[in-house]
Amino acid sequence: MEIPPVVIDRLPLYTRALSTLEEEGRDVVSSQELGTLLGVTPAQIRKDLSYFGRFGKQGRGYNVRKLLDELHHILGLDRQWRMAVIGVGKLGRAILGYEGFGPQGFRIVEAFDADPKRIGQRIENVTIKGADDLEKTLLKNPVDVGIVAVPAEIAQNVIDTLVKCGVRAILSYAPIPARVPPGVYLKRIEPVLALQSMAYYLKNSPRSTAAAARS
Amino acid sequence: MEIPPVVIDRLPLYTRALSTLEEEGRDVVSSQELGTLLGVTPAQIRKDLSYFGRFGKQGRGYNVRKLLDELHHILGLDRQWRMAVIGVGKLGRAILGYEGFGPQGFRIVEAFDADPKRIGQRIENVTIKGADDLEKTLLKNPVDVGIVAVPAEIAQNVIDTLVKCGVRAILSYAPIPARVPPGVYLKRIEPVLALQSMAYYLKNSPRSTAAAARS
DNA sequence: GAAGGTTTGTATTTGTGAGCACAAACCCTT
DNA sequence: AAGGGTTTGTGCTCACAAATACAAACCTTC
Repeated sequence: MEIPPVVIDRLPLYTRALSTLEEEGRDVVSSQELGTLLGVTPAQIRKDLSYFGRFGKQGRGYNVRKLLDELHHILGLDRQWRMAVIGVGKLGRAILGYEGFGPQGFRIVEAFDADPKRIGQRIENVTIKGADDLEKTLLKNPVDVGIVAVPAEIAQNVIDTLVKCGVRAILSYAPIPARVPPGVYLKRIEPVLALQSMAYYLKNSPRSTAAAARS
Repeated sequence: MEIPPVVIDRLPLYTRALSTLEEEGRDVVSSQELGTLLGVTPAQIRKDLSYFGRFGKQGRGYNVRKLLDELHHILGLDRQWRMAVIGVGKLGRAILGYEGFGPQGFRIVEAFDADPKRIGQRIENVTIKGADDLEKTLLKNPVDVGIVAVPAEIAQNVIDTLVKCGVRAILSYAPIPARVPPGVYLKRIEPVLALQSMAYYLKNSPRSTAAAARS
């Protein structure tokens, strides 16, 4: 059975809400409540989950702990993922310093930059290596995810190199519509595009129109 | 006529590709070529554009300069947008230092933080003000966009305040499913969710399956 | 242990966006 | 001036995801 990508994209949302509920000590939650929490219809949640099995109990709801474990297993969040950052400018450094990755099992273990002045520097327990060492290093010590934080002009080049080194998941902060071969997964972080599409609504809604932008 | 949000989300992609083409000195481009450049079908592009008018010439294509101007006008990119950053930690500073906003007409004119040690500091030509001054400042000098870079726990609070101050577009970097009233537009930047959904594919594709993740 | 009140899982309907295909329009060459 | 070769704009079809609705299952209370 083939699972729609939109469904996969929603699962992490569910895990996050469930984590919060667990910290609050909640044992059970209904699709109704989870839906209100996330701004999603209860049916949507039930249908998404039903792709993977039957995790709830009628008349009761879902066991928070159990469903969280199931989702972690389904998404592959029950292990550590190794990541490399390419480009250690302002953005790259912010990524290296971000505390949100580690607790979710995503660890940055390598960092690369082309600027000789940066090579050898140690930031957040990672030593910056030269761009020349990228291939050699990744072929010897593979990573699961590449984080691209280089200027647009060289981003496609870097991505191609990563793919050549067997990296199958790429998170790109570069403002280009990069292409990757089938079997390689690419997600883009594009704040400028987000702003530009919101500008449309700012411009065209007369200060109080009932219409919600997708988030 | 109501235009689908997905269409609005694609328009900025088109403008970016057109900008590149213009810099290269290109006069005319076909939907075919634009599509190959962006990884979108030509029909998609033509249909999207047709929501707003008829900008092309049969047998020839689109005039790059003219289409770019039209899209800029449609999206509201032919003016300056004022933005405020809330939260000036590592992430907030990276946002303040990002050079990608300015050239697109998005200017950061205010920055706020709750930490007394940061208040008064001047970063990238913006003086950091205290969280207490947020409401007063924004009510006197409104901004168009609020950029939320505060910890998850207080993010909803900050967003509510922004809304109260009349901010109608919010770019949130906080990892929470924030809710906003109708007429307010919210986009979230969520690198962790992106990683988590890619983890699913990493785990479930046997190193070379022909399937592409949405980007 | 029966009854009432929930909530799940899913079959079915509904709505919407993407792809297809073609007529109309345009350019260029001869 | 005519014809061949492109490319646009759009009606139509198809596919798919979201919402609806309901039977089956479960808990709790009396």
